[in-house]
Amino acid sequence: MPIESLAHFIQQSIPQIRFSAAALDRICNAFEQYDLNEKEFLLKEGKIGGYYFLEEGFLRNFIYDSKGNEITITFYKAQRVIFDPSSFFFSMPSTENMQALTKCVGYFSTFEKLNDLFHSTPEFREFARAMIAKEFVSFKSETISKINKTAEERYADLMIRNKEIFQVAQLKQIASYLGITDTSLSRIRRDFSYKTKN
Amino acid sequence: MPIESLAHFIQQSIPQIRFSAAALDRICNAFEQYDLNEKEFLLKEGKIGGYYFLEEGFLRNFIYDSKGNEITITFYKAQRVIFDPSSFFFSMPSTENMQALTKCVGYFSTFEKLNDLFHSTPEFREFARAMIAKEFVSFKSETISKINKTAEERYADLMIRNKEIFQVAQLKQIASYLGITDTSLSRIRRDFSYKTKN
DNA sequence: GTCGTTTCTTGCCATAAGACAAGTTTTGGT
DNA sequence: ACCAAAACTTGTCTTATGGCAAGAAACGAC
Repeated sequence: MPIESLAHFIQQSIPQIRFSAAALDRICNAFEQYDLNEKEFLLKEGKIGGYYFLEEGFLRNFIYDSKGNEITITFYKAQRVIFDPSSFFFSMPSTENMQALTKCVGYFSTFEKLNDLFHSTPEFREFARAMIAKEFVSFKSETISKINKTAEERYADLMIRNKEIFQVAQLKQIASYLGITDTSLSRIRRDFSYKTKN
Repeated sequence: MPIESLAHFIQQSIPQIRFSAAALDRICNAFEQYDLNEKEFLLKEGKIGGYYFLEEGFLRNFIYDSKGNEITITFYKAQRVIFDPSSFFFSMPSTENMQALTKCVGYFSTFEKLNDLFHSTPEFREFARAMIAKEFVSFKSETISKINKTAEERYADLMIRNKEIFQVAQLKQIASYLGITDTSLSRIRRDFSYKTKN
């Protein structure tokens, strides 16, 4: 039997295409379940990354800068795929860390298995292409949307886009995502709540 | 006959796979030539973007920020593919402008044609996937490499990575790429040449 | 070759955000 | 429930970069 939530996610990502039950089955069978407790890693720097579907929970993707500080690159929430393209597609040791912010459950697969599907199953090709394109587009637009904005504007944007993150991530993790120090974020948050109050 | 430089570029991008002459031929036949004079546009905001191979020349990709300033997102030099993923893959009006910095020549194709190849030609699938993954990876690593760097460091990085750009792009175009004003870039360049001299 | 326009440089002052350090609050382990 | 460690807040001072404006240099059309 296919993994219901994964099958549903895949089908609903490209509604223009009707997946045959057989194709969905083949795709889901390439995946296995994983679960993580808070602070556990889905992927650690130096390892070869897989392809992950996050069914439930929150994760963050971070790297270390030249001074050894953790820099959050992206926050992930449920119902999406997660992969480090450089590591997954080119089998290179990842430079990224994917760490659970909360308990997480989902499904994962490997390049080998998915590459077979990519060549054998037209529906999966469409799905896979849609996913990488979507990831690329959203990373790009997130990056672009931060340009020429003050820290306060970037903070406000994140509040709108992903309020839940403030419940599950630490100040420092969010600050590094916004490109500021935790000190500055603390001040911004204070000034912001003054404004919002009255 | 296949377009030599394009065929060569495609083959050499994924040396692990030997392209059959027939496959290369089919791929190249999906492309047509374009050429641009300085300042002409390969793609304008609002249009649906294609898939472009840049054989010779320099281009830049820019958007307008909320105040109407041009912000350079990427500089392109010869021997690479160019596409706006959101527009090309999802047939959406592009939000980006691709403008020639010098005379340019290359080849272009459409989603329709390449999508057919994507499903019919395993070698092209590999190529197409490699290209989008590579673009994604390089955009991501460029973005990440700018984090926690001073404007001067970002300038120095660009000098190393793409010195030719300083010959073909304007100060303001480079400044917006570096995330600073043309005024600041002018000063950085001055201070930098002092340092380098002695 | 000249003139007007665009691009680049420089000076002066303003400001957003960082660095560092001292406090306060929250959290988690026993 | 208590204590230590971690997370967060706040104050003071510094600094990188921006804004604006004036001048210099380069470019392009005639």
